[in-house]
Amino acid sequence: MATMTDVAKAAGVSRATASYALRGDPRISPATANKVRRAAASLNYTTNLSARSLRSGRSGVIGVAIFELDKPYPSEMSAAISREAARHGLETIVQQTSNSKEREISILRKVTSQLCDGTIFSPGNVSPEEITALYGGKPMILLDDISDDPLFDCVFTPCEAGAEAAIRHLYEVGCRNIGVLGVDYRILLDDSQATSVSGRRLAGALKAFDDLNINVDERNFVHTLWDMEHARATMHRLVDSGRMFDGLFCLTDTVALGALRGLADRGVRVPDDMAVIGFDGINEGEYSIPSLTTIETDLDDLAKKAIELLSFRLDVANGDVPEGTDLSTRRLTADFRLIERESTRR
Amino acid sequence: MATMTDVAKAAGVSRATASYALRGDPRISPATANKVRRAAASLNYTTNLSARSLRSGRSGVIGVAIFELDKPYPSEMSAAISREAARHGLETIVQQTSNSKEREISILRKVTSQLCDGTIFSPGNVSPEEITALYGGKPMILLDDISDDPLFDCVFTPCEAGAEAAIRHLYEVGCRNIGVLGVDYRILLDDSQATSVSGRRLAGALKAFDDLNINVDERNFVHTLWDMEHARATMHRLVDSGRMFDGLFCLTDTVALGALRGLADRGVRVPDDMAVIGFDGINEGEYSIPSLTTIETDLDDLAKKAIELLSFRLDVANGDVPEGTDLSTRRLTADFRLIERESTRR
DNA sequence: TTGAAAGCGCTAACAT
DNA sequence: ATGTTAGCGCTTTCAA
Repeated sequence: MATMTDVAKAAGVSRATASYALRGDPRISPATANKVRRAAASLNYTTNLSARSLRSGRSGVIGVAIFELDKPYPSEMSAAISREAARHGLETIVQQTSNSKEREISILRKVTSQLCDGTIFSPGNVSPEEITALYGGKPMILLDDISDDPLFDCVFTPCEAGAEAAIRHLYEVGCRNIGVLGVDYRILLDDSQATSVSGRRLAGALKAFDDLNINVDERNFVHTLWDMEHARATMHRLVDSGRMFDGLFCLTDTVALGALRGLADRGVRVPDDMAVIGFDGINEGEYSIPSLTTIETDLDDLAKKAIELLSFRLDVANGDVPEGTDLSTRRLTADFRLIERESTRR
Repeated sequence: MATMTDVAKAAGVSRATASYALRGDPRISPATANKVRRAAASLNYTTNLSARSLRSGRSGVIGVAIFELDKPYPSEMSAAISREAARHGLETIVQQTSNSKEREISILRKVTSQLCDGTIFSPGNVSPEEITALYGGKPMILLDDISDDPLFDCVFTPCEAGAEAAIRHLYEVGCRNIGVLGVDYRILLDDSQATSVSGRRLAGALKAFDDLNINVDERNFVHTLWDMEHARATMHRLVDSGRMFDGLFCLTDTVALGALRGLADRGVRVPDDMAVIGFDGINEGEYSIPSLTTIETDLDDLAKKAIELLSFRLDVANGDVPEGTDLSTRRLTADFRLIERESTRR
């Protein structure tokens, strides 16, 4: 592998000049710059990222750390962030935390805070306070931070407004006995859960019930883990117990797809017997039978906002920001839209 | 951030001793090693990966580069590799090539060959010869390399055997007029495509047709892009054109799920009118309506084989391998199994 | 068993 | 406009 020294030698200039030239520093004359670029190209030169990063503290790489790579929503989100970062000239590396605190810590300490100029992190088991001890002072953007003390910039999914829209939609298509699947009603009693994704989606749903004068009690809220298998089994139990709703708001699309399958297993027709709406907008929902009405989180918007926040912090870290710029943490919320499909069409 | 120097100072030893101690070198006395470890812990010390990597050429991080992060199959595969790597004490970073040659090159040059000790790469548009020029001499394992000249170790998906099993299964459930969806029959004419994933799945299907004495011609092979949208539209056109099969082998599960939806749109009942089988074994296939019979690639086995090959090359690079070990490139094939579900149950 | 010292490849302050 | 030089944090000979 050719080094900067090789390039400098081939171009007949000093290492410093070669370095400046390759990074487009205006101090280098166009003629020299060209000479250097040609030399670099002919030697198939690439800057050694470790060396650059060690010396300058910058690598041009950002990290994304999410729960699971093999679930539709987080993987679509990572892909969107990765695309948006590329538009800003940033390489993205993705890691899965596997929902384990140990893995989160390991990723934060070993990779993210070391190789990456900044990180977009979906915290699961690690508190912002703990992150502070691990992140090495590098820019960090949180996804759906649940702490109320904003230590880091954060992008939120549109939980409240989205959940509210979901319930309203079910109401508009005629549902009056609406169930909510995927949340334990008791989290309302736990303050620390109130700002979690479940908590905020539940809050949005409750607000809609209230506005629409629909009476609900804990029996309208059915707990299940957020995967297809549990959602399916939960619907089996629900139907077998004789409890029925005419509309069902599932806290995620994955839950909704599992529920659809569980209802089909028991001969409950969707949307005729029960209208079903999900949340997230994963690709699969468009092709399920019936296709899934959902609250789609605008992942391109979410990615844009996350990268915008991160870019700003990167600029701050590089000193590329005018004196007196407001540096206080910011919290943005991604857009959403209701996508009406067959599962609520009636 | 605490450095090695800080740790050494706090422990009252030299930097070298501290370095040895932290990496468990037996030359350091247990007492000293303990002292150093305590100092490191209290300072919340982490080795600087850039520095380690620059000096020793090793980082403990491996790279995975795949087509798309937001498609079920590649993302499940990345997750499996990531899990398996963790079992070997390796951190994994994942990047998406977005099926673009430019991105593949950029990833290989900028990140993978720099930060990573080795790479597991699913090549799309870049030839093994081109990889050679880019990969910086670091260990590289290919996934489904299509070149016949094995420059790199490779793990294959079980295309031929899997496709053969798929056709046989359709035959066993009574299908005699079997279509294959997702492959252009003309690729048989193009030698360079013969060893591609499509080419090998097609070859397996043809072998089964031959063994079973089923006559097929080009009309049995229907081309479509490998996504749900195109598969669905293709099925619409097929049904509308009056062409029908009693069994359909879809080259991927994504294609199969799109086909299922397209058939439902046209009132074709699965499995009664047409039995459908996919290939890959993505999670969604278990919950679709009807659930999808498929040839499941054993991703844990694939991951195990890929990491095994990579670990071996890593050991070779570190000189941890006895004199005279066979260093020739190896090519392994992942296991598969037939999962019978509703889409062929009749 | 431990320490001193060199240097991986690069960037940036300083000098020319 | 270009060159000289120091040093980022670590590992690894070599010497003690």
